[in-house]
Amino acid sequence: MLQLTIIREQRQQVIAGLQKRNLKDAEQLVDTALQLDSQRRETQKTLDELKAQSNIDSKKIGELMKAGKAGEATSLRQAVANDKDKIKSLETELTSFEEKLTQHLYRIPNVPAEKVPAGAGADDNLNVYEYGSIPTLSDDALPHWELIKKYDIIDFDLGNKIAGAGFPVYKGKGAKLQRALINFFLSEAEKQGYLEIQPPIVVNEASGYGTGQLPDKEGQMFHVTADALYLIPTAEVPITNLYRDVMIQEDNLPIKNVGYTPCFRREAGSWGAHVRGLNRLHQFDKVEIVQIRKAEESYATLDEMCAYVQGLLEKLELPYRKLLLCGGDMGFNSAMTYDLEVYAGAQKRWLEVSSVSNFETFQANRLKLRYKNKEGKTQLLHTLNGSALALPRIVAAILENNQTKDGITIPKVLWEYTGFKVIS
RNA sequence: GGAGAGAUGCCAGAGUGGUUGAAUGGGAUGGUCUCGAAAACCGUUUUCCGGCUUGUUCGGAACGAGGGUUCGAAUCCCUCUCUCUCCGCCA
Repeated sequence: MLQLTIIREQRQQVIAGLQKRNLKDAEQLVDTALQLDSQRRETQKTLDELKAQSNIDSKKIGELMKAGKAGEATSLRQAVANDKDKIKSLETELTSFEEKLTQHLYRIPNVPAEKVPAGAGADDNLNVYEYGSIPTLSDDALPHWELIKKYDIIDFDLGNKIAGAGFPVYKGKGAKLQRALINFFLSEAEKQGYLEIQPPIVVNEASGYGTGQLPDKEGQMFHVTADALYLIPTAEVPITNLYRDVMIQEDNLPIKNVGYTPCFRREAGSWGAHVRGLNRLHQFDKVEIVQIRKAEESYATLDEMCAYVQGLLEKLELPYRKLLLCGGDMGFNSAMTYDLEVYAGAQKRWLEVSSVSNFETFQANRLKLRYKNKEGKTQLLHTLNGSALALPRIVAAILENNQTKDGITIPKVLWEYTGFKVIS
C-alpha cells in the first residue's frame, strides 16, 4: 500500500510512475485517493473539536459533582448529551471515509522505480544479462515430461489419482533430486548469512493482507474455508509476516531469512497447451530468500540478491538470462523486479525460475514494519525477496539439458547431496 | 472435545466510574558523583491521526478486538479472539 504522505507530496511523480505500468486511469486513481483523504481530514477536524469541548464539559461536571453541586451540572449534562449525537454521526462518517480510503489504496499498485522501463507486457522487458551458451541437443532429445516417464522418477498420473492435475509424485531418484536441491539451496543461503526459517505453510487472512496477496488475489490461493486459512503461494508470505507490527532494533538490521516450503497455487484460468509437465504446477517446492533493509541500502541489496541467485544457477551449470521487468509485467507490490530464466534445451524455451523484487515500503506500510533511526525517528523499512530457487523448472532444465544416451548427468555441485551422479 | 482462570506500557504488576497515558518495581537511556566503574541520586522512556504559528506545540484516539450503558469507562454489561491450567484424545 502506498504511503498517503507520498501521494500528497509527490502527486505528479506517483502518477507518472503508475503510468509506466500501462495503467490508463493512474491520474484518476491518485486523485480519488487525495479526495477521500481530504474529506477524511475535514471530518476528523470537526469531530476532534467537538470532542475537545465535550471532554472539557465532562470534566466540569465531574468537578461539580465532587463539590456536591449536582444541581448546577444539570444544564451542562444536557449540553453534552446533545453533542453526543453529533459526535456519533461524525464518527460513523469518519469511519466510512477511512474505510473507503483504505479500500481504494489497496487497489493502487506500487510505483515502479526510476530505472524500470515503461511497457505493457513481457515484450517490453529488458534483457540485461546472459550467461552460458544455449545447449545444442540432438534431434531426438526428449522434453522433460518424456524423460520423467523414461526413468520413472516423476509420476503425474499417480498424483492425479490421489489429488488432481498439477500435483506430481516424485519417486526414487526424482525424490532424492528434490531433496538434494533443497539442501543445496539452503546450505548456500546459510553460507551467505541467511537465517533458516521453517514457517507454517498456511496463513491467516491478516497475513494475506500484510504482503499484498489480499484483497484481489484470493482466487489464486487455496482457501481452507472451515478454518479461514490460506495455503501459502510462496514462503514470502509467512516469512515477511513474521515482522508484521514489529519495531525492529537498528542493531538487528539487516534481516536475512531463508525458508524452504511447498508452495500452492490454484493457477485458475492459466492452463494452456504450452503448460506441460513441470512448467506449471499446483504444488511445488521453493526456497525463498527474504531481506529487510533500510531504505538507503535496498537497491544495493537487490543487486546482491540477484548476484547470489545467479551464482546458484552458474554452479548448477545452467544457461540463463536476466530480465529487468517493465512496468506492465511487474507484480502489483513490486517497485523493481528482475526475473531469472533458464534455458530448457528440449523445449527450446526460457523458463522463469526466480523473481527478485524490491518492494520498498509498499509491504512495510501495510505490515507496520519499522525501525527507529539514530535521530529517534520512526521509519518504514524496505522488504525484498527472491526465489533461490523454485525447483520444478530447475529440474526440467537439468533433465533436458543434461540428457545423454546413458542417462541424465547430475551437476557436480549436487553430487554430495544426491549421492548419485547419473539418473539412468 | 469437557471444566476453570486470565488478557493493562519494553517486562513484571497495581488500578473505589470523574486530571489514569495510566501507581509501583525492573529494564533501557541521559545526567550528577568517580581516575574509571559499581552504588546512590535526579531526569527521560508508547503509538496512531489531525491542526497550525512545524514547536522539548495544540487537539483527538488507543489498557486483547468489536459493540453497549453513562455527561464521563482500564474500571459496569454483551459478543468475539487469544493465552494459561486440569481432564480426555493423540503424531
